[in-house]
Amino acid sequence: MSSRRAVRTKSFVTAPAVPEGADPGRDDEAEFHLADFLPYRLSVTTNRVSRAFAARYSREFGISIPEWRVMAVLGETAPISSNDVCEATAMDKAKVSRALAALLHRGLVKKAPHPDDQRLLRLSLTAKGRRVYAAIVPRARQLEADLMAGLTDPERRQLDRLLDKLQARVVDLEG
Amino acid sequence: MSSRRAVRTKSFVTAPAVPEGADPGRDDEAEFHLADFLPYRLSVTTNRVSRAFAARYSREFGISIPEWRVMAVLGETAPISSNDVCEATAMDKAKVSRALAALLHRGLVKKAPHPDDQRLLRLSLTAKGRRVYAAIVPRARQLEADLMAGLTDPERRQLDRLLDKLQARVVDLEG
DNA sequence: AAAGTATCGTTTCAAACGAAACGACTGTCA
DNA sequence: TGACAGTCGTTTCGTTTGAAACGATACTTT
Repeated sequence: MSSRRAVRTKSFVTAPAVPEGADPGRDDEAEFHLADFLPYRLSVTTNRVSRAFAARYSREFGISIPEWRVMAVLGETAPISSNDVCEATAMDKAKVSRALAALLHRGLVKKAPHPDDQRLLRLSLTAKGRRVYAAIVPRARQLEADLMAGLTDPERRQLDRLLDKLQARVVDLEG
Repeated sequence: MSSRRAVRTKSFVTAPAVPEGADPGRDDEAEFHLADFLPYRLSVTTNRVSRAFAARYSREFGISIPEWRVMAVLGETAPISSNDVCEATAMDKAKVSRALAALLHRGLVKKAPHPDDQRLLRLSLTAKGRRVYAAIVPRARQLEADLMAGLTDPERRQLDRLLDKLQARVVDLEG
């Protein structure tokens, strides 16, 4: 349950076993190990997942993750406003605006003014966008399945639950 | 187990219940819900955690997360090279170099040339750096505890295990 | 109806990022 | 020894990021 770092690639061993400032006599405080620190582990794992997925989306569909997220929500529900997209994708409005600009440019998404409120957009996928969406969804599911391949079904449900709980806590922490 | 999004703040309801292109007759493919997509959920939760922690570190210690990571490993083990810091923090060398520049500037870290290999640095915390480190570590532990407050002990161990498994899978996926 | 306030989506700006180029140094091999 | 390839850490370059400013539209209050 202590040091998680087992592998040591090559690299000169410049370090003694004990930190400089440590006092070997008194061991009152347990040492801190970044490798066991949950926020760190969460961040490293997640960033690797994101990079791996981004690389696939980019290579196979020429699309970024923000763009994919926008298409995903427009595939679920349309037409909706940019603000709705923000909520559904957990991205800020600048990011959404930029993703939309790219998708509009590529003809995957169309926008129209909202008849009752000229501030709002009515965003939806084009026919072409729906075709691309139909191609990406199964691929995304496949990648997710690959990622989860090492987990049993109960483990997946558990992971889901744990993320929910963390999510709930962090909302508090933010405030 | 379906739609995770329960709250709907205000926002005009511009959307019909069913996507534009859907064919209500044939329901052969299950709909895709971004909110249930694990990579998405992982990313959103983790980014929130990171932002919350970054805000605390910044406010309370005037330090960024990359800087905190560097200090954390130098507090564990010193002196080590910049490359070793890269490995231990999972950051690329440019990021480490910039974090080090800031820490050196603030006098929290010192660097010396390695006697046997002039390419390497011997990095370690200064006395001041050790004092700051000693102050941050308990705070970081506290924040971690706050984050995990909703989880039981077995749940924490489980989360740890699940992250390990994901980590192992994604290393494959990257290659 | 005029003035003041709030919301929507875009754009601007400075900071942070990763990839790649780079100079400095080391090890290898002829 | 001298060329060559490899490694280390910094810097440069173009991109991406979020915060804030912005113009446009809608709502509220008098």
